[in-house]
Amino acid sequence: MARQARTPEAREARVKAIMAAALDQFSKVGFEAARLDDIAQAAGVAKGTIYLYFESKERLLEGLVASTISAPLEALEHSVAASTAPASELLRQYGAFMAQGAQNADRRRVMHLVFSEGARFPAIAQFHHREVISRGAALIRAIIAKGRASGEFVHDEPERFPQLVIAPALVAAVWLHVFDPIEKLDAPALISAHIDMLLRALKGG
Amino acid sequence: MARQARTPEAREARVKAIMAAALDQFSKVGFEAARLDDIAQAAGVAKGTIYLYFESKERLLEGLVASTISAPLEALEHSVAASTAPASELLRQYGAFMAQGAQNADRRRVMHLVFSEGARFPAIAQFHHREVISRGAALIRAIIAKGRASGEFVHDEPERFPQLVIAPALVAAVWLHVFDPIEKLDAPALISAHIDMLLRALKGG
DNA sequence: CCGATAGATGACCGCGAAGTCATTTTTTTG
DNA sequence: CAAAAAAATGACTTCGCGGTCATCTATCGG
Repeated sequence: MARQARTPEAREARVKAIMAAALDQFSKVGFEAARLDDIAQAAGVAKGTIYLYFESKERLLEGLVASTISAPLEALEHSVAASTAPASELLRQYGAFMAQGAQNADRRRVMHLVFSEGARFPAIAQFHHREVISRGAALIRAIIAKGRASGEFVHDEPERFPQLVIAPALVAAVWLHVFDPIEKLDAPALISAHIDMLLRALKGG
Repeated sequence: MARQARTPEAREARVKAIMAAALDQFSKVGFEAARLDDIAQAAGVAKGTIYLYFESKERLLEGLVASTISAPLEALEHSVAASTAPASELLRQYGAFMAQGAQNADRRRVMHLVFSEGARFPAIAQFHHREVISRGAALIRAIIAKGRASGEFVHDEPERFPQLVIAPALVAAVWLHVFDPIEKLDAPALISAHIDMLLRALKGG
């Protein structure tokens, strides 16, 4: 078998290949049922090689979730902090962000993994909560607060429950994994309709 | 060990005990990681006994999900069909139904099981879709259509996407399983706030 | 060009769990 | 009450997978 040069880039590429193959398998059959042999084969390495980079199957799962750094979320945070646009526009941007997430199979798969296995692996639940959920919630609260300060919004439910804003994105992630063969779902249209209702509800008397 | 009399009731009680223990384990550690020995012990039977009632671990999962007949949903269907109350009142009833579901650990656990394992076990995804999701969706569509016919509601997003109504209930089920140790969630308050927003959004100009 | 070192490999080991079945216990029946 | 039938048991078998490590290969320093 042809071997790679041992540059740092090759090392990184190998780690990425392993994590990509692992996400594939974990997502397809679940963490427990996934076999390291299959992951190794899909990544184009021997099983032993995985253990040069990850000390156990569980750490592979954790590393995989932790490597999903939410660059798009960070971009949105900066955009919102810098923007002078009305809050309703910022909320639409947030909707677009969620719609993009719903279209991205890898992001959906990581979300679904966290929801499926998070109770058993506190490390991934905590990481996801800290890096994704709490940041998303803070962003939502900031947008709603801004809209209320400017008089654009007259209600505040999502400030108390930011989950009300992201709920349809979670539904989309679950639905596309579990029920899509039975009934298709147009996730961006779902999220768009949700944002429309949200804006009316926040403005409405 | 004391043995049970072999009446039909005892047989049924035994099946129920097995399924209850199985739900407990499946929900706690996941289907793959759950051990039949533990389920048997928790149910107070020997492992072999499980195979007198279920032909495999997988069939036990399927039987368990299928046995969760949604009596409350049926009651709500009848209530809505018979009621002359305004649509907004029916939607509040639907919210109360979801809040009850969110408070019931067994219903939450079955939902979470379906969302976690449904992709791997089409039988449970199909059953849940047919018996719970499609019926819930039909109910939502009927309520919205009634409200629009009477002029109470002037918007129709949930008729196209009934998921917009149930999304927070799904969020609550997932949250209570995965993130509750990290951040508590008052599920009934979440759902109540959601229904408030929903009604404003449906009525609002 | 040749050790030496770090990286990669995959055959192998041990364990643990799904599923089986000979045996034991309980119930039924004549 | 005895014998036959049915139900329940749990020790045992089988097998698949996580994890290990002796061996092999590629790179590099001198």
